[in-house]
Amino acid sequence: MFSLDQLSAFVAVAEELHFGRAAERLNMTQPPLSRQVQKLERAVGARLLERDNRKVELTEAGQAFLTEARRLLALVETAGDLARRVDQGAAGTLRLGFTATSAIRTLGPLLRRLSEELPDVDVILHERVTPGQIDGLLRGELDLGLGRPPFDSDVLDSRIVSREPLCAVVPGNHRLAALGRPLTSADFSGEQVISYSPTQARYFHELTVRFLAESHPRIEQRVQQILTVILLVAAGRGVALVPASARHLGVEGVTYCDLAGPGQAVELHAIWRRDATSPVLQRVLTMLPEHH
Amino acid sequence: MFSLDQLSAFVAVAEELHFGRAAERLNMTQPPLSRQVQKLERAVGARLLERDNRKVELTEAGQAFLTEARRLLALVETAGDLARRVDQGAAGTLRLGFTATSAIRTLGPLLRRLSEELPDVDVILHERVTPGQIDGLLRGELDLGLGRPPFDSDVLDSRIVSREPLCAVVPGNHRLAALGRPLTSADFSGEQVISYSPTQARYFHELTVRFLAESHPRIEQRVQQILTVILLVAAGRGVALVPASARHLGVEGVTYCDLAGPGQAVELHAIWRRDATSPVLQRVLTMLPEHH
DNA sequence: AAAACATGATTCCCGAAAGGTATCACTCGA
DNA sequence: TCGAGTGATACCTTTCGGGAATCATGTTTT
Repeated sequence: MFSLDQLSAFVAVAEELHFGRAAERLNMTQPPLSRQVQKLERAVGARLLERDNRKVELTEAGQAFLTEARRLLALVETAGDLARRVDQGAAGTLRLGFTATSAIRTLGPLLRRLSEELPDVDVILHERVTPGQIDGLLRGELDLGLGRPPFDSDVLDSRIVSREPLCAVVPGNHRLAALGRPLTSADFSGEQVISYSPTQARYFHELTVRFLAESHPRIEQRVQQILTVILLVAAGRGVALVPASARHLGVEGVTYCDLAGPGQAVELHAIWRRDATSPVLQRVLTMLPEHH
Repeated sequence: MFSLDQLSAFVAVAEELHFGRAAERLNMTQPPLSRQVQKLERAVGARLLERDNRKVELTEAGQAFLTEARRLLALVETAGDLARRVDQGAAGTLRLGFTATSAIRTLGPLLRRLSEELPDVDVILHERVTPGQIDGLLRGELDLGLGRPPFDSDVLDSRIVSREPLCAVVPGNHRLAALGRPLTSADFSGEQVISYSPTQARYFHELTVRFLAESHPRIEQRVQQILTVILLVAAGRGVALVPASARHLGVEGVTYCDLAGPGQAVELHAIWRRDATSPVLQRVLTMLPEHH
């Protein structure tokens, strides 16, 4: 089999049609260049250059081989580049889990930054509730999740990506909508409150329960998705607590009210396996917005 | 820059996921193999294999690089093959000149054989009268011609490809058509004879003149192409001499008559430059039908 | 016609690089 | 704790590639 140096030698001679000049271009002297070309011809099994003491020209086989040689050398360049880019996380695949809520304000900008800064990274999106993301991460189906606590911090590492206040959402014609001031826990006494699944949306479930702990609302509905909650509110089935970014969902017929007291922060975490090695993941982690 | 040997080494290890077995497959021992892989990684600038004392596995960069490496090695194989095939004339381009007449019986079978036996040879066809072919051969525009004598045998080499009798073509209602016997030169006395251009179809011109030397026909029309001649005959403009294969042209309203006496042979020659080096040409020449 | 020149091939030498043997360092299972 | 298995390292030998000088041959110049 021939070597890449022999290919470069041949290409140089084929382009210069002169051994001396080709040798100069290759920063070597003419004799070893002649030998390399001879070796290449022996390896290929065909005469590639017709040469006498006066001129050098390509044979037909040489013409055909020159094309292939150029392609090969080009591929050599790009092969290394590709591997380096993958190594540095600038190319590859990121399987990203996200909750419907995280998509409202966080996912869009993140995807935009990714496609700008790492255009060769393919992002595969999986919409899942947080437990589903954790499951996916542990099974190796996901590289990164955007979800809510809690999660096992022995195996999973995480970082807060966004933090926003909790707010109340009430029907547009509801008495709470008319108060015009931040709502307290007591305001919810006797209200029909729509809350969250303790298993599939545990985080919002606990936030809701904690905020309303001192009042005595009636909690009947327990759903998983923020959007479902708001649609139920719009349908007059009760009131609910949602993250502030839900205002941007654009559901008609509901009013959003601030909550009084120390801000109940809703945190969104980026979550990944502590032992993950994916270069793309490492690279993306450096791009995540920092909150505290 | 890395070497092809290093690529092969990497591919072997990546496939075996075991240095020892990979080394065995490459007919070498494990230590130099380890070194080659290390060198490759340094050359590429990325870790390609994650290895400890217990297992070997591909990194993401290694996965990407493996694909490129395989493609590269495949190209190495095909590049050599291609050059060899071109060298042996099994691939490449043949610029083939031919006369309209040669197309009747010779060109078709030749092209069929070429596409069967040398499917990677592209044949570019140029229909030209013989002097045009000779010109093309000398200018380097053609590799091979199918034409008639004479031509300069110092520069051009040739071989007879087909030999066929001359015959007469007469209008279907002509008195000569009714004779029912081979025609002699004398039969043409007083006939209007259509002949050929002394420059552009010199061969047929001379054949006609020679055959009719002893009679006294009237020769007025002088054309280049056999088909034109026959169409003129069909139109009643006279009689003419054509090669026997012209019967297969399927022109209506004419009758073909054998000629008496020693067969006037019409020869078709393959013609090429004596100094031609094209491997395709050399290969095609070995495939040409042999006549004498 | 002879001499000078140009060009690729050949020869010989040296140093760099590759392969082999022996051994080390480390992990895992008995 | 020890032995088996695995990749890395050290050291030696061999091979291979590059450089200087020279050759062979054909072209140009004088």
